[in-house]
Parts: sequence; structure tokens; C-alpha cells
Amino acid sequence: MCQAAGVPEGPEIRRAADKVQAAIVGRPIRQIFFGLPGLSKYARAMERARVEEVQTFGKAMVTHFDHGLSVYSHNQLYGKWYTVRPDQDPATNRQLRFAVRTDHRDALLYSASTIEVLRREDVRDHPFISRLGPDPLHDDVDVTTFSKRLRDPAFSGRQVGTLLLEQSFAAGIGNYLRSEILFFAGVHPCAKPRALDGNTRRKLAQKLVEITRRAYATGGVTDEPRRVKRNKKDGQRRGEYRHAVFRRVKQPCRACGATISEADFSSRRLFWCPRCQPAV
DNA sequence: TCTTTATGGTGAG
DNA sequence: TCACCCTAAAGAT
Repeated sequence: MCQAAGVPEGPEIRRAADKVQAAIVGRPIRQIFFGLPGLSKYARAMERARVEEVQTFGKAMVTHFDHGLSVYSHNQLYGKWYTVRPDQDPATNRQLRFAVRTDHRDALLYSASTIEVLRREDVRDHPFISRLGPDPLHDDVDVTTFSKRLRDPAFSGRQVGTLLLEQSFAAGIGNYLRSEILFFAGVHPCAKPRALDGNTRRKLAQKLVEITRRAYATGGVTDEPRRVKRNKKDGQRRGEYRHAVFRRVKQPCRACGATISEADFSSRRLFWCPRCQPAV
């Protein structure tokens, strides 16, 4: 059985989409199952189609079938994809919400509460997707995209600690990436883009893209490779061992030794180094 | 066994 | 800004 990587932020969703795509794209479908009310009526037609592609838009995933329908899913905090050999369902008490069973692998989505069927041409108009800013994991998005955005009056007067969580500014960034990006950019969460000098603003845009892509490549490890620690007991890299500041409250900054701070910011916990990210 | 927390998001006021 | 929804695992008792 293969449990698709991690859950909640853009990089984890994209990795899950990669797994699902490799498992079921182009394969004859044995069965489609929907575990939420109102969707079963679409299953028959999907069983005669094949999956063409699995797209992600920030934290949203869209599974496209070649007969013109697509399945939108958002995992929120709880959804989890598994890919398994046919009918080798995982041992879990979770609720199965969407299943694509093919002759090769089954792709199973558990616990997700937001699953919708759309026509492919309507995907861009979906209420969640249509409001998203650029996704730093998309090929056509780069540092310049966000440099410009940070100068845009719509965003430049906001505190960066708030801005980074807004999906309309950048799609797919969540709470751990927010703390990590600000740390590597050396920017205090209260800073406003328009008050930063040009170099710092560009560095913030650069780290936004770099750290998000690093998280995708590593499966959520955001600390610099040379600094990444391993748990001495089991060699794994969880929590303390994955990030530079996130959830490292009261631990020493690995760059300067100062004690990592923590505070609620936009109703979520934010972590920063008071020396590497001085108040503005 | 109960309570808290969580890498997310919506809608009311 | 707040209450609320979704569900699972960790922490407290």
C-alpha cells in the first residue's frame, strides 16, 4: 500500500496528485465510488471513461476524466489519499469519500468533506479556484510574479504574516510555509511589503517560491539541507527536525542561537526568530 | 476517557 | 474577528 504523502499545504497536495496520477491515469476503470450524497449519479459515466490528468490549484485537487467531467476535492486538514493494489484497501477507520478503482491501482480519498463534480470547462470558475492567486508550484509562475504582486497596492499595505496565508495572494501556502518563508527571507511578520526595501522585497518573493518548491521536492522538509537534523533515536525528521522555526518555540535558532518566538497571527500560530527577523 | 490541537476554509456581523 | 464545520491524533487526567 502506498500512502500519498502528507496532507494539508500545496506541496503535499501536489505530491499526492503525483501519486494518484501515476496510479490511475489512462487506466480502464473498474469502479467509481462516491461517499458523499448527491454524487453517485455521476459514477456510471465515469466508469466508462478514463482519468486524463490530475491537476492541483494551491490546496485544491482536480481529477479530470476524458469524457468531460472533473472531480474537485479539497482535503482541508483531514483528507488523505491512498493508492493501493486493486481492492487492497488500507486498514483505517476513516470514511471513504471518493474512489477510482482501476486495473492497475485504486486511488482512494478518505475523510475529505469537499468533493464536487464539475464540467471540465467550468473548473476555472469554481468559487474556490477562481479566487486563487498564482501557485508557486506552477511552471508559468516565478519570482517576478510575486515581486510584482508585493508591489501591487492591493497587497503592499498588508502585514506579510497575514498576506502569506491568503490564498488570493499566493495559492497553496499554509501555516508552516508562512513561518518558514518569512524566516528565510529575514522578514518580521508585522512588516508591510511597501515598507521593505527593494532587495528585501525581492528576497521575500524568491524565498516564497524557493521554500515552497523545496517542500514539494523533500516532502515538507523546509530547513536548509545542510542544517537539517535527524532524530537520533530513529533517524526520522519530524517536527523539530524538519523546519527552521515552525513549532520550534523556545528552541535556539539554528542560524544565530536566539530563542524562537511564537504568537497568534491571523488566528494561527506563527514562529519567528527575533534576531534574524527584526521588528521593523 | 476526556480535552486539546491541527499544515484549512466559510460565512455572519 | 468570531463561531463554526470537517476528523484524527496527541496530550492531559
